[in-house]
Amino acid sequence: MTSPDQSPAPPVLCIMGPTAAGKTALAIDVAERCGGELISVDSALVYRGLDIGAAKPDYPHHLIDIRDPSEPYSAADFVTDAVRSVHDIRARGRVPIFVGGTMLYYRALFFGLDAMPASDPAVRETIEARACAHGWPKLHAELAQVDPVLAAKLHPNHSQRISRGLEVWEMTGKPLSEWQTGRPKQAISGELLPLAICPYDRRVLHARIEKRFDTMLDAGLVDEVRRLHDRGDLTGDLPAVRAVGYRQLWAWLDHEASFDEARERAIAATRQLAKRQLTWLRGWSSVTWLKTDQQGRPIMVEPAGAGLQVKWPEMTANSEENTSNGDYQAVVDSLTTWLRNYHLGLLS
RNA sequence: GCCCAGAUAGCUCAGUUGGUAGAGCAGGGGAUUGAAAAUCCCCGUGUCGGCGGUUCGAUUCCGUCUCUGGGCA
Repeated sequence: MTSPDQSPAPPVLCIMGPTAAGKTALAIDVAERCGGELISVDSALVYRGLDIGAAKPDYPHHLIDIRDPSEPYSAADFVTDAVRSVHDIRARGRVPIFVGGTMLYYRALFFGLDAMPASDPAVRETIEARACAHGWPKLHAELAQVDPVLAAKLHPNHSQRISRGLEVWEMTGKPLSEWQTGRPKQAISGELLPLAICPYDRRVLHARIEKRFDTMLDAGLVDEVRRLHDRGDLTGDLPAVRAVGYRQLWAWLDHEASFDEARERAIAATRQLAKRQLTWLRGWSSVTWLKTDQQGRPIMVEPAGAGLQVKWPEMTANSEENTSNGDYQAVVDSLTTWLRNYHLGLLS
């Protein structure tokens, strides 16, 4: 919460929300009005070549296109990059704004990560091979021998986290649970202001998701996936290829599903992603929610009076039919004012 | 018009030798410390197409009707 130097660092707006909720448009509008620079919080946008399917924005963002799809990226990499980006943006006298939907990255930002060794592909491979031979419950039992605290928290089928637990033990001889202090430091100086944008009705989100995927197909998503597929060096177990939409179309290119099946599965996977994002968000009590209507216009803020000084329109049939986007502008204006007030308050 | 096969959960289907039914997917909820758009856990009552009949009891057997495939005309 305090910066390394003497003057307190200004707060940073974090625009969160499930996929297809309208985060990017809002972020761009706010950035344009307050001299902001956007920092992407998105595990898929880091990859070059994942454009249409990842809804890569045209507007400049930091931490986009910084990895080849063959290269892994991690939450820890993100924290390092984010800290540097915030520092650079502030040095330019500009306002950093986080925007994106990778909630683990936000978690790492808000609550910090404990010092711990990075993953090792070779170690991971040997663990994977053992799991193939004996099954994950066997490895879970092994983990219980060396790290009972972690094992107790994991289901015997939880492949990925059992793997990580064994990996840390094998690399360091110290249980992962002992690396966790329970009190890591927030990496960013200055208060982080979490704002989540989301349609008030889940069905509206689902409709947006389906429509957006078809728009992606029209925009040439198949060619984009085929380009990655045809490289020949990318495999289905890479994070980039497991991304929603890419994974399902990849299966179609491998003749493991029909095109219609791939499309249905991609849309369903996107809905499921949105659901998981919302589960993260619900768990964070300090989040200010910006609920939107079918047209993506703001209709309410929760909790009321959360710092956004906006005259919210009444939730009536009448206001829903109002086609002007004045309400939206009011939100952008007040978010800008919100940020500015925080800055002035802290600077004075 | 005739013959055959179907009709069961939002979808695809299994099943009940007659005692009112369960999988996968979808959907919902949750977990989440270097793969996170990942990975994992929990959640299954629905006039068993309609109407009659047989039966103590029918989603199951019989009849009939409707609808959907397919075949023959």
